[in-house]
Amino acid sequence: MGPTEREAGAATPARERGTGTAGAGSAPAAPAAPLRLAAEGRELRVTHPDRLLWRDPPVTKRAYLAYLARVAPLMLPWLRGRPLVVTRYPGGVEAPGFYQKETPAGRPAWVRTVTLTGRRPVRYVVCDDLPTLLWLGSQAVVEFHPWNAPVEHPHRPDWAVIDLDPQPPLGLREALELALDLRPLLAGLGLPAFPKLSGGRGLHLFLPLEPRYDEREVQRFVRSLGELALRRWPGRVTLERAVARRGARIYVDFLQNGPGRTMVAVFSPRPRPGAPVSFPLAWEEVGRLAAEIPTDSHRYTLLTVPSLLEAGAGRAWTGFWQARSPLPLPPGHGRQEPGGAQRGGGSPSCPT
DNA sequence: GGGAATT
DNA sequence: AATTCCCAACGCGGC
DNA sequence: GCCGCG
Repeated sequence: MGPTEREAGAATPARERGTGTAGAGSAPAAPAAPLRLAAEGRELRVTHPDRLLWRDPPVTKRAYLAYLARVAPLMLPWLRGRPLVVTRYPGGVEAPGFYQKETPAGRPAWVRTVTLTGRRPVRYVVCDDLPTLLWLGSQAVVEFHPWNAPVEHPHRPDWAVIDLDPQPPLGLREALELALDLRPLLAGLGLPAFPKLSGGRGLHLFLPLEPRYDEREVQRFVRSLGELALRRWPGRVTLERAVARRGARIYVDFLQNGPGRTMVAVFSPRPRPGAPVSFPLAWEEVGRLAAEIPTDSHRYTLLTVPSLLEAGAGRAWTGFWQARSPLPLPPGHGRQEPGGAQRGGGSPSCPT
C-alpha cells in the first residue's frame, strides 16, 4: 500500500470533533488547545489532540498516543538502535500520507538521529525511548519501518524477513497454513522463525540472524528459500513480481531484504480502515488461527489499535534475540569465488 | 504537521 | 500574510 | 523506454 492512497469516496478531511464541550453558553467551540504531555522527564506539545486519525473505529490522536504508550515496552525493542523510516498521515489515514526518512524538522533536541550516506546523506530518527515514540505519534506517524540492521552495522542485517502476501481470494488463512508448512523446512536449516500478522492480509516471518551477511546475501538467501517453496508447492506459492501473473497463490516477497529496505515493525498500526496492527504470534496461535479463520477471508482483521488499547498489548516473541542463526550458505554462496561459478544460484540444500 | 519557499 | 510545497526510491520484469 | 510493483 502506498501512503498516498485514499479510501474511495472519503475525501473528507479529518476534522476536530469537539471534546464534548459541555458548553452551556460557554465560549464558541475553542479550537482544541494543544495538549501538553510529559514522559520520562521530556515535555511534548501535541496539536489537535482530538483529531481523528482513524474514523472507523474512531481513534483520536490522543487515543493513539495512549496506545503507543501502552505498547511501548513491547514495541521499542524492535525500533531501538535502528534507522527508522515512517509514514505520516497528518490529516488522518483516509487523507493522503507520505513516507519520510529524513528526520522531521523541529524535532526536540533529545531525539536521537543518525546520518547514513547512501546516494545522499539522510538523517534518520532512531527511536530509542518512549518520549521519542510519543513525539513521532504527535507528528501523525502511523507506520514504523525500522531498518533490518542496527546503526552500528547498518549493512549487516540481524534479521531476515519472509513476507507472505496472499493474493485474493486467498487470505490470512492460507498464509498461516503456508507458514506452518514452512516452519519445519526452516527448522531443518537451523533457522527458527517468528511469525507476525502484517496488519494487512498477510504474514511476516522474522528470522533472527547473526549479523555477518550483507543485504544482498540475505536477499539472495530468502529468494532461494522462496524458490525451494515454489518447487515444493507450485500451486500455493509464487515469486512473480507482476500481480497479473501471481494467480491465487501466496506471493513470497524476498525483495524486502534488500539494501535500505525495511519491514513494518511489530505493533505498528497500518493506515487502513479498522486501524489494524502488525502483531506477533506464537506458533500455537498460528495453528489455532489457521483452523479458526474462514477460507478466503481476505479481509480478516484481527487486532486493532482500540482493541489493544482496551485489552492490553499481550506479549512479545520469546527467545528471538537468543536465536540469532547463521545462514546455511552452500560453499561459494555470496562470496566472490575466483572462477567458481556455482550452479543454481546457491539454493539452500533441502531435506526432501 | 510544520518549516521553507513562493505568491 | 497567505498559500503551496515538500516530506523515499530503485531495481526488476513485462510490455 | 515506460509502467507497475513493493
